[in-house]
Amino acid sequence: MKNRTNIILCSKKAKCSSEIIKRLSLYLRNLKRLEKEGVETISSDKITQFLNASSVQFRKDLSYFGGFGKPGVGYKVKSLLKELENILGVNQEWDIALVGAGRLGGALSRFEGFSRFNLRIVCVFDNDKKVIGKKRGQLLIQDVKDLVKTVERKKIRIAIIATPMEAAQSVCHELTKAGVKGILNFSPLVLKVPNGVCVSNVDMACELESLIYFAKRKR
Amino acid sequence: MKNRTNIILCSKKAKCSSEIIKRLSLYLRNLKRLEKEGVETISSDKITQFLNASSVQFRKDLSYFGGFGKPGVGYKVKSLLKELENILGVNQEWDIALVGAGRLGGALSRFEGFSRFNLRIVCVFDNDKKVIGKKRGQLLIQDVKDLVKTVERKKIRIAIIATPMEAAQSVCHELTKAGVKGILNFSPLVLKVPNGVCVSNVDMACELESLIYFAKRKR
DNA sequence: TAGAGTTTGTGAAAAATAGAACGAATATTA
DNA sequence: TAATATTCGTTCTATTTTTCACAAACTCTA
Repeated sequence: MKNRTNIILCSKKAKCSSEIIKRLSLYLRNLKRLEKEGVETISSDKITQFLNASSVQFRKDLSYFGGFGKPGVGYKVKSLLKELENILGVNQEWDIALVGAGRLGGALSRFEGFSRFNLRIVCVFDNDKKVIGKKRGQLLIQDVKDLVKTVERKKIRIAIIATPMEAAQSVCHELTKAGVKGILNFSPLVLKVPNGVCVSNVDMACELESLIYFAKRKR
Repeated sequence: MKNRTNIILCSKKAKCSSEIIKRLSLYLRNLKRLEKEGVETISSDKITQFLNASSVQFRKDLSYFGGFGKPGVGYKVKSLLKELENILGVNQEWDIALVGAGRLGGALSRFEGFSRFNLRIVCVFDNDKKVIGKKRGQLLIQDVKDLVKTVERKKIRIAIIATPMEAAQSVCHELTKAGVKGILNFSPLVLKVPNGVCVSNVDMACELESLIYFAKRKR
């Protein structure tokens, strides 16, 4: 379930997991908030106060990429923010392709939250003749047959798969063929991808059903 | 990041984590598919072939709740399916509360996927005077001030937080005060909850940003 | 019924992840 | 300047999770 395969080289140590990267993203968001509030310096203790991560974890996560803090002082909010943006690569805009304009896809394409993180859904695909050609927000829903062509032309590297389980693998294949390097997979299927492609799985059904389980047995 | 706090008693062993429960949900979905296809018996090897879990993990996960398989044979699809439905509690209807009627909240309340899991959004809350009193689908958007009262009265155990980050923790506090035991959290904040409450985080921005990181350095 | 071939369930080992402890670096105060 | 208080970065330790390995249970065939 957990993605133990996404192990890559960092600057100092041998490898770092995708869990660390996700936490970096979380830290980044909090730094942005702090910057807005005018905070200039922050300690690992303070910044993790509202996160579930410990201050040790924070320092350790950062240490994979270098020492950004000063003992006795903490971290400069602005410069750490820039460092994290660089590490994550979020200081540039990224275009995303969305495949699947069904219920979930619809919810996602209407969710403008992405733009806050420099992410922009620039095209939507489906295989259902009934929805192809219709508008989904600002975007025209395109035939999934044009996927490779469009994704190649727009040089899209990141895609979201929000199709039914059955279609997921073939869509995934098309996407990677077109040069996509990162896939956010909402289907419960485990996608087979060529080397160099990274898949992140979000399975809402699993999340919901696990909640039910816990809700059931507590009084 | 990972939820190590949600440890609960199982039938046989001392404790089992929420990761296990999520995998059970995954297994359940695949069993349903197999049942549809007319498959009567399945081995742990075969069922995990297309999942992100090993056959050992499958057997061990199940073993927390009992031995459902037969050596030399495998598992009866139909009966294991029933067992899992029972364990997870998905064979009954569950009412859920949605907090946050903004963009994401709006998309979620329109997302009919929930009903597939016997989940029904029965009330929507917001703190914005401009939307309170308006309709969101079939439901009237209520003032978040009435949250505790309503959730208590309706005996709601599961809630979705789709508020901005700033409001998430206080909403979470109110929800748990009112008796909610499971929270699906769409805000990037990691929520602090009392013992016995389970939080599932869906942070798409986080997932996407980690993808960017990996996509960035592959050519 | 005997023997070969599967497949389960689980204790033990390995790997991954998180947490504690502490020296070293910096700031502050008297 | 010296003493004290912070806070980082890292090593060492503990915990959790996953994988390995194998006995026991079962089927099937002759």
